[in-house]
Amino acid sequence: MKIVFLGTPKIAVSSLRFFIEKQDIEVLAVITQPDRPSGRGKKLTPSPVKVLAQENNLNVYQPLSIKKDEELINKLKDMQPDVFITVAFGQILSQEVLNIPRLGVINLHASLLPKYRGANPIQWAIIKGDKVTGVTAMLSTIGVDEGPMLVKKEIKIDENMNSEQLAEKIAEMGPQVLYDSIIGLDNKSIVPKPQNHQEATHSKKLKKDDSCINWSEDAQTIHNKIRGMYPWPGTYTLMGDHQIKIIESEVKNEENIKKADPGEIVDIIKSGIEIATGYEILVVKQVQPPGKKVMNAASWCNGARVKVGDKLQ
RNA sequence: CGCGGGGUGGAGCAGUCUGGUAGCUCGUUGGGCUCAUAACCCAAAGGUCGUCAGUUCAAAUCUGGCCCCCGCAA
Repeated sequence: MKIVFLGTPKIAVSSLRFFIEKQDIEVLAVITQPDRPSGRGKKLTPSPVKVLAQENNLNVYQPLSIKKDEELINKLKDMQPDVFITVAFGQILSQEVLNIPRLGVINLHASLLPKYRGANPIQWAIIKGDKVTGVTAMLSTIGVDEGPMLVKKEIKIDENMNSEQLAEKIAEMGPQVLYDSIIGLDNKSIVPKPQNHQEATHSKKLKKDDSCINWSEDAQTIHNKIRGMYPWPGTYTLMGDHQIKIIESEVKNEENIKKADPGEIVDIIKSGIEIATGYEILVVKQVQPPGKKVMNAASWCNGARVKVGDKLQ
């Protein structure tokens, strides 16, 4: 089976590694986003997928837009691939590209389609407070995430799980789901099943603008936001002029008896600081002030002279 | 050369401008109080101030080099 792998971020790496190691799969080429300036000092940084591909001496292509890169499209046609695999590639394919491989393009999407089509499906599942999400392997069509489904697999979301942890689990189960769909599609044991478009939901790309905590929401909603947006774009609250990143939290199922205002610190204990919200108490366990490392919330209070009764905005 | 913060007992910080006794909030250990405690009271231990060199009678503090950590932005 000859494949071309299209992917960019870390979550795609485990799938590429799986295919490289799998004997009956041959990776003809890897396509990923161009290197981008990133990090301190705006150094040009290759994508995680590119790094792995180069370590294994694979052909790497980094088109600005794969739709418009005639030369690359012709090369791909010449390779006569059986199938394309896309995992968080980050570019939209054209019909011409979709037509290149014999079996079509299989995309791995980190949600139970048709739920959370679009960007950041893992994060949104947590932010919305879902107890279960999953991955779906589907045949790509022109409409984004609208194609017929091949294999779907569920995964439980634990109470305090954050997006990083969930993404890791999803990255682990991705390869097998993809492999099963390739084989199943090839030997026709799997019949592509159209999505129910009536039930489709669409998730927006998360932005930094969304990362400020609104303490008048209820504790559970805030907690879901904190763990869903970790590690990116993260959430923060204001203490005076300082943006304090919130790393980890926990809901305390206890009503706000003292009738403290939302954002007010009602208690400081070893495991964290208890903060009043619109409903119930949120325990913030780990924070990160600007320029500092992640630290226990209680430690932060010690050093920054934060006291019970202080208010976060 | 994108902008910026930081490295001080186990943790988080102050002290650095204006050199001269190692400070604060916790934690730890011992003792006390208590029916009891993660609460309270008393006491103790624990630091070559990131590193190398320079200036000085004297450097956490001033000067120069190096190492390491992090926030913003992308």
